[in-house]
Amino acid sequence: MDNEELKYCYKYPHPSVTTDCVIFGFDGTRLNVLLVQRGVEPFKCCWALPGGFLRMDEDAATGALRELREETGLEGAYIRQFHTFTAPRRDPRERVITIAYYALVRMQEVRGGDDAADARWFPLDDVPQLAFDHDQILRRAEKALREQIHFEPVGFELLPEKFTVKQLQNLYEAILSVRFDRRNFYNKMMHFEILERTADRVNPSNKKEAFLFRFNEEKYAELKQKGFRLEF
Amino acid sequence: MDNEELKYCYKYPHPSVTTDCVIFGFDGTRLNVLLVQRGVEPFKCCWALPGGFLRMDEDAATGALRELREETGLEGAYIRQFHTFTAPRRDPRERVITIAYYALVRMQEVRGGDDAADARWFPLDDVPQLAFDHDQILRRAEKALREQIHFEPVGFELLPEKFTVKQLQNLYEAILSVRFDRRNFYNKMMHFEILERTADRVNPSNKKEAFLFRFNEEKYAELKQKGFRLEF
DNA sequence: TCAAAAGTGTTCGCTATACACCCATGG
DNA sequence: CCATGGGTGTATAGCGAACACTTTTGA
Repeated sequence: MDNEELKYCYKYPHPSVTTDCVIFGFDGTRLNVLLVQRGVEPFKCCWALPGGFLRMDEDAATGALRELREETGLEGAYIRQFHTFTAPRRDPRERVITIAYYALVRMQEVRGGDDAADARWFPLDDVPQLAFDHDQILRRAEKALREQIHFEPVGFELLPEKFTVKQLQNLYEAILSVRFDRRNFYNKMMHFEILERTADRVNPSNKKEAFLFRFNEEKYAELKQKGFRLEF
Repeated sequence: MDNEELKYCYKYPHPSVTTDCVIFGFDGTRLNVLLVQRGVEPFKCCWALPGGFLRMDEDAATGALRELREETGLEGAYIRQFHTFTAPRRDPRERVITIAYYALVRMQEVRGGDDAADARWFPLDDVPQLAFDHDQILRRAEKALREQIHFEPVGFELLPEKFTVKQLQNLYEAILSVRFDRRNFYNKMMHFEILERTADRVNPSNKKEAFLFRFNEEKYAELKQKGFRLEF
């Protein structure tokens, strides 16, 4: 390395700081995660979470959103910081601290997610070997999402604007790894009154047409005010 | 500053990384937090959360435990990472990233917590002005603790080994800012069977003697296995 | 006309809540 | 003997899990 280039000097050693992003998407049945293939050593050609170094003038959330935009073309997606990874030797080159976020995006709106050579969606139960400690980061992101969904209706970030109750149920089942009775789930959602029925219908399989619903944020905010919690 | 001392050089600027610790204690009625008075500028004499720079050979949890030990003398207390603070100008001197933990300790066991000149317990609703963005860190720690207590029986870390049901109720009420019916809380706890009654009794006020209980971890682990969750 | 999926309603058991009651203790 | 707080029991309402029934559509 060229010594001329090492112009940032400190009295004590400083770690590098990166933001990595676990980007979740939902295909109607399963949860997916967007991975990129590394082009350089170490772990060259290995799949990894998108991420990069934090710039000195941006906070971590801004950095995560920047990474997300670069990878998916999406602006202002829902992101949430869930853990910071600090094991001293997690990167073989140097000490790296990684502030990890997860992002909830609509797969349909992601550009280049499946045609770009270096980025691909993987179902959560079929993820390849990952670089560094990214498998741990991914598992922890799943756990954090599972816990968050007990307090906030984040699932809607993963669905298109209009969706069927069946799709919503599939999503909750995928995140929580449980099964609900179709009719009880339907009734419960109707009872909450946080879904707004649109005039549109859709025919997902070739059977009876299903109504499309929209998430009613105002109604939810109102209920939340009164101490309501979305439980599962 | 002496240039000779600046021997750690990098191609790109690196932030400093610290771990700060929100140390919670419970006095039987209210939640308290342990603060230290700063001896140096900036914010000299201001109260602040204990913390310090992360060493290059330790991970963040180890660093937080080290800070905790230095401040309270406690070994192996319960700690949990809850957020990393990254605003570019949160420290006026240089860019500092702070990985924040909260710790749950028994106030009785803390050495130097109230006689040391530079460290003191403050009730959560009577905290003085804090240095840097430590008020935000504190508020966020409270929120994280509130949410965690829905999933794990962390409250017991704050109580002495033996405690009355009344004390346990006070703790839950303090953390969640709610009121429970005394008798329902008692029945519910007895029904869970995660409290083990000891032979000892105590006379907190000068009225009837109350049984002392102990948290039964085995029983809890067993119930948790079966999908049980401690709800409030 | 049959299978599959959507939408609606009903029953039953559990649990959270509200609250009554007795006991022990100190003043 | 009375006020205060601890320990136990009970009734009721509401919610969740299980499940029956009807409707719509494509093959």
